[in-house]
Amino acid sequence: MAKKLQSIRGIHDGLPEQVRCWQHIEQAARTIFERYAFSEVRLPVLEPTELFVRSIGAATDIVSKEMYAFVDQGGDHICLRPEGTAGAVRAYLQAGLTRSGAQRWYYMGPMFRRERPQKGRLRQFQQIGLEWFGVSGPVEDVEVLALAESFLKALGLVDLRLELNSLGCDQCRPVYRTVLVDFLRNAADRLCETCHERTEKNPMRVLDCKEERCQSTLREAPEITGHLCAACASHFEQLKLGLDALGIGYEVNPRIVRGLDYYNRTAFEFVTDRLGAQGTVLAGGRYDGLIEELGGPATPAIGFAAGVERLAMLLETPESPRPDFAIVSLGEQTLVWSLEQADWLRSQGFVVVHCGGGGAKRQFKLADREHARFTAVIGEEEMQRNLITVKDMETGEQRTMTRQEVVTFAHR
RNA sequence: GUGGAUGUAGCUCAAUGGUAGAGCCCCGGUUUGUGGUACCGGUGGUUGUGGGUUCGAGUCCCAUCAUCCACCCCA
Repeated sequence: MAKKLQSIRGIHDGLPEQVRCWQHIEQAARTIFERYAFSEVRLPVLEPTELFVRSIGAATDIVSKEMYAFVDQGGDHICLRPEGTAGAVRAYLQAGLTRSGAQRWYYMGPMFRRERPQKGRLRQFQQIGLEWFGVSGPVEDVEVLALAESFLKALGLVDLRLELNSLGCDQCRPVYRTVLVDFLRNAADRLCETCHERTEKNPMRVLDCKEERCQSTLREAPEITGHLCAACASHFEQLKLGLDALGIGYEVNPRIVRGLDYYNRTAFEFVTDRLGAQGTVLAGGRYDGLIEELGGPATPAIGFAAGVERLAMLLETPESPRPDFAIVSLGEQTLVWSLEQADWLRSQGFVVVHCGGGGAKRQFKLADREHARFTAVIGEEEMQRNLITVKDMETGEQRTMTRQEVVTFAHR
């Protein structure tokens, strides 16, 4: 079948079954986040291209080749947001909230990256993001992790792994970087081609290499956690103490590197191995330099983003809602009255579908397919006597009763 | 951006280069107000699209698009 009109590659529709699952996830996020006193914000999908160049970093893949960026009719350079943090910071600054104390925000919505689609990766995908401005941690870092964990737990996801790292700060990261690059250059003959490139471009990424050969060499590589400055080391220690106290399990993984330039200190990922190559389901960290970078006062902050579609893949799709009543109307005379009864039952709080009249057999078939709990059979006899015949679709029993009886009968 | 696999009915899939089929779903029927089972019948396809080879292409070749998976990268 030739589909002449198709959605854009990697951009998929959310059909009812899918959306039910998303709503379940969003519902859990709202409940848990608000329990930590975070407030929802709704931010633009279109932003000035410049925003992401200055925040995420011009050299990152996201900015250099994955952004949907274009010039609009007025000559403005705009793009579809590839992530949420930069826009949130922009909004925070634009609203002049830098002197209003810490801000606790969360949001959910679509993000866009023009990548090659694969499992767990789409060009338009949804993130649930959370940002906490004006707090330096480590107490808040612990709380963010605790919040993230209870969110995932609320979804029934208990088999996720929390990987934790510290990326250091302006003081210690450059020092570590030179140590690492030295090591990598010395070991260059035992590393693969892409590792050579990454040594120059983004040395911490080398540690992530999937080549067996490289990994055995990299076992001796210096780790960031051994090169943190006193302040970062203490921050990291207190974070771990807090997690231990709350009974939150984690593994320190010195290899995790957040993809975007603005991260420092605490970095974390909740990972599953049930999702193929895209196992990261929720990830984030601290970005103490970003707000200043975008023109605000030096303000520490921490946040994370969760991939809704990835979470959805780990969950059972919830059952479709079952109507309480399917209205079966028999005989043309009863049609109007049956519509009134449908309306009335809805006003009593029931979910009601009308089977549209016509043959009895057809209507019962419809009622069956909708998985209605009851059918309300309305024929001339019922209409005359102001009664409704209610059939229990599971047991097959049916009884004629007054309209008030129907309500109490169905409500038990 | 690179590599591999796959595109036939709404869905899942058949069809030694020789007239495109099945199951499920959907619609209708098996005596006039009763579903889920059974039986009968029916709708439904320019074989993803465009070229090429051939007397003849769903089948072979090329291109293109899409999906899936992996790399890169990331939620």
